[in-house]
Amino acid sequence: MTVSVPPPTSRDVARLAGVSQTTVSYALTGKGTVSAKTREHVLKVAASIGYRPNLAARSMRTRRSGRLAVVTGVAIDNQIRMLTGAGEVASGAGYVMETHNVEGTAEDRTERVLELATGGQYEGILTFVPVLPVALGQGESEPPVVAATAFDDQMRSVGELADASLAEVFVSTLAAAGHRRFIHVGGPEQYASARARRDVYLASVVRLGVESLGVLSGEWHAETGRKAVLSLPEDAPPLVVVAASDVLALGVLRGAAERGWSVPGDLFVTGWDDAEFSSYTTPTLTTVDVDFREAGRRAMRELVATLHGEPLPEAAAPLHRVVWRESTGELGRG
Amino acid sequence: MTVSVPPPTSRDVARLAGVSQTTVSYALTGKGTVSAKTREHVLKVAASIGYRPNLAARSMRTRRSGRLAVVTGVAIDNQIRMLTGAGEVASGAGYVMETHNVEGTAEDRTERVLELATGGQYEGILTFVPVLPVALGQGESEPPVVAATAFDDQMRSVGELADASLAEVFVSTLAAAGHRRFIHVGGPEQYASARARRDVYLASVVRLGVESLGVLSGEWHAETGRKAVLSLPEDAPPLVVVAASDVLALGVLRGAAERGWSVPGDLFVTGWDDAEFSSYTTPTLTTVDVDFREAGRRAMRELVATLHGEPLPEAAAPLHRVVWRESTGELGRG
DNA sequence: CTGAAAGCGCTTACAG
DNA sequence: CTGAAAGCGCTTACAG
Repeated sequence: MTVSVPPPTSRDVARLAGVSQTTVSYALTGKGTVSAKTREHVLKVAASIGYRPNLAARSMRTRRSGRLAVVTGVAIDNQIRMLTGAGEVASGAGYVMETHNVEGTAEDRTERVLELATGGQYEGILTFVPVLPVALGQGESEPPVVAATAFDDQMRSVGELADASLAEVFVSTLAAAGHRRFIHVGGPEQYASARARRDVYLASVVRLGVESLGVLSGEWHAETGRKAVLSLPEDAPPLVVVAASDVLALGVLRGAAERGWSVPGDLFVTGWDDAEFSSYTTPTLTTVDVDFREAGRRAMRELVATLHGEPLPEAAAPLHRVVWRESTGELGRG
Repeated sequence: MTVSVPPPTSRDVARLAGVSQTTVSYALTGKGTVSAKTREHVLKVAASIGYRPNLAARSMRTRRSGRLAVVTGVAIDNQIRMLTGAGEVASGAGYVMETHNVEGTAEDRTERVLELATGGQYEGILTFVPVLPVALGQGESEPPVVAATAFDDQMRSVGELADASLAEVFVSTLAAAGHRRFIHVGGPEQYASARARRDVYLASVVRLGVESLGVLSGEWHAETGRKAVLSLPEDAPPLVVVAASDVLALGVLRGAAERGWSVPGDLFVTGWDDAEFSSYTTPTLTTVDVDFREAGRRAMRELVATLHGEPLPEAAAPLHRVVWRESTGELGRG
C-alpha cells in the first residue's frame, strides 16, 4: 500500500502564496477584489500544487451546489429515455444531474429521498418512483422534492405514460377497414398500462360492435405472444391481434410463423412502444410511439421552474403517436 | 411563493432537548456514552421536529460518506447492464452508488472526474469512460479513481468487452459443416469492437481457405444490414453472413425477406449481443452473448478492493458465449 | 454520563 | 486591495 496524501486545501495555497485564505478565495471565485498581479500569482500557485476546491465545503457555506438528484428504479429502457430527457433540461439550466437508483419498499424509497433532500448536497430532487407524502415538500420544503411519478412500486408506468386511448384508434380504424374479429394479447394485470390498454380495447370492440375472442394476458415477454397464437383455434383467422407491447407483438409474429399463418393476411397485428426492432421485423410492426424522453424533459422542467420560483410549464403535445406499418396491411397507412 | 424554512440542525435538537450538541450527536450516532434516558429523550425530540443530519457536514468531519460515484456516458443499453452489475457489488459492500453521465471531450470528462474526486463527497470513483492520466490517482490519490474503461471517447466498447475471438468459432464451425462462401456485415470503422470482429472474420476465412465476398460496413443500424443484402448479386446464395451485431443481423433478415431468400437455406446468419428480440425473430438468431453485467460487477469489485486495501480480484469466466439458433441451420447446434 | 471547544474546508461581511 | 474572524452543520478528543 502506498501512503495516501490528503488533497491540498485553500489554506495550503494561501500559505504557499504568502497571502490570506480570503485572498485565495477571491482570486479563485472571481468575487471580492484582488489585484490582477495577486490573482495571477495565487492561480499559479494553486495550479502548481493541483489545488481543487472541496465542493462539499463550498456548498455547505454557500448553500448552493448546482446539483440535482433524480431518483429512479432499476434501470430499464423506458427510464433511460426519461433520464436522457431530464438530463438535457438540467444541464440546459446549468445544473449537474445525478442519478440514484433505489429499490425496496415505499418506506425504503421515502427514506432515501429524505436523505437526499436533507443531506445538504442537492438543490432539488426529482423522483420518478412513488414515495410517501412525508417526502414531498408541501411547497415550503428546502430543497424542493418534485414527484414525477412515471413508475409505480414495481417500476410500472403510470400516469400520462400509461395512457391507452390510442388503442381505440387501432380498433376503430381496422373495423372501418372491414375487420370483424379481434383479440387482445395483454401484459400482467398489475400494470396500470396493461390494464388501461386492455380496458380501452374491450370498450372499443363493444362500442364498434365487432367480435372479440377475448383477452390473453401474461408476462411482458415475447413468449406470452407466441403462446397466445399457438392456443388459437385453426379457424381463428382472419383476426386482428391488438398486443399491449411490441415485444408481445414480436412473439405473436413468431407464433404466426410457426403456424404458417401470414401477417398481414391471416393475422393483422398491432404493438405498443415503437421498439428499435419494430421497423425491421417481417412484417414491420404497427405500433404506438411513446415519448419517454419528452416526459423526462417535462418532469425536469417542473423542478427547475420550482427552483426558480416560476410558474409550472403547461404540458404541450401528446406523448403518444400511432405508427402504421406492414403488420396491419395497407389500411390506415398514409 | 411560500416561505422556505431551513431544516432543523443538531443544534436545534440540542436546544429543545436541553442538552449539548455533543450529547445529541452521541445519542444519534450511538457513539460516545449517553444514559438510556437521555438518549431516548433526544431521539424523541429529534423525531418530533423531523431532524435529519446534514450528510455533507457529517462527511466533511468524518471523511467518510459511504458514497461511490460511477462515471459513464450517454446511457445506452450496454452501459445500463454494466451499471446494474456495479450497483449490485457496491450495495453489497455497503456503499451507495451514484451515476454521473458525462459528455464532451476527454478534457471535459477528466475535469468532471477530478471534480468528483476532490469534491470531498465520494470515497471512490469508478469511470467507464476514458479520462486523461492526470485524473487517475497514481495509487496514492485519495479518493481512489479506478478506470474500468469499457467504452472509448465515443462510448464505443473497448477492452475485453470488445473481444471478438468468437467470430472465429462462427466461421470455423460453419466451414466444417460444409459452407464455402462468406461475407461480413460490419459496424463503423471507428469502433474497436467493429474492427475486432471484422479482423477476426478476415483472418478466419483466410486460415480456413473459404471464399469471402468481403466486408460491407456502415452504422450500427438495421438499415446497414438490409442494404448489404439488397446489394448482393443474384447468385450470391448459398452464403453465410457474419454480422457484427444483432441489430445488423436483423436488417439482414429483413433484406433476405425482401429478396425472397430463405434463412437458413439461401442465407445463414450470425449476429452479436444476444439482444432481447433475437430469440423471437423468424428465424431466431445465432449470436454471441456478452455479459456486460458481469463486467460491471468486476469493475466495482476492483474499486471496493482498492478501498479496502485488498488484492485485486482475478477475472474468472469469459464474458462471451456463443448461442446457436435457427439462423445458421441445424449445424453447430447441441 | 455530559459539555465546551476545536476543526473539517470553504466563503463573506466587516475593518483596515 | 487585503486580512482576521465568524460560521455553514456536524463529530470527537478532552475535561469535568
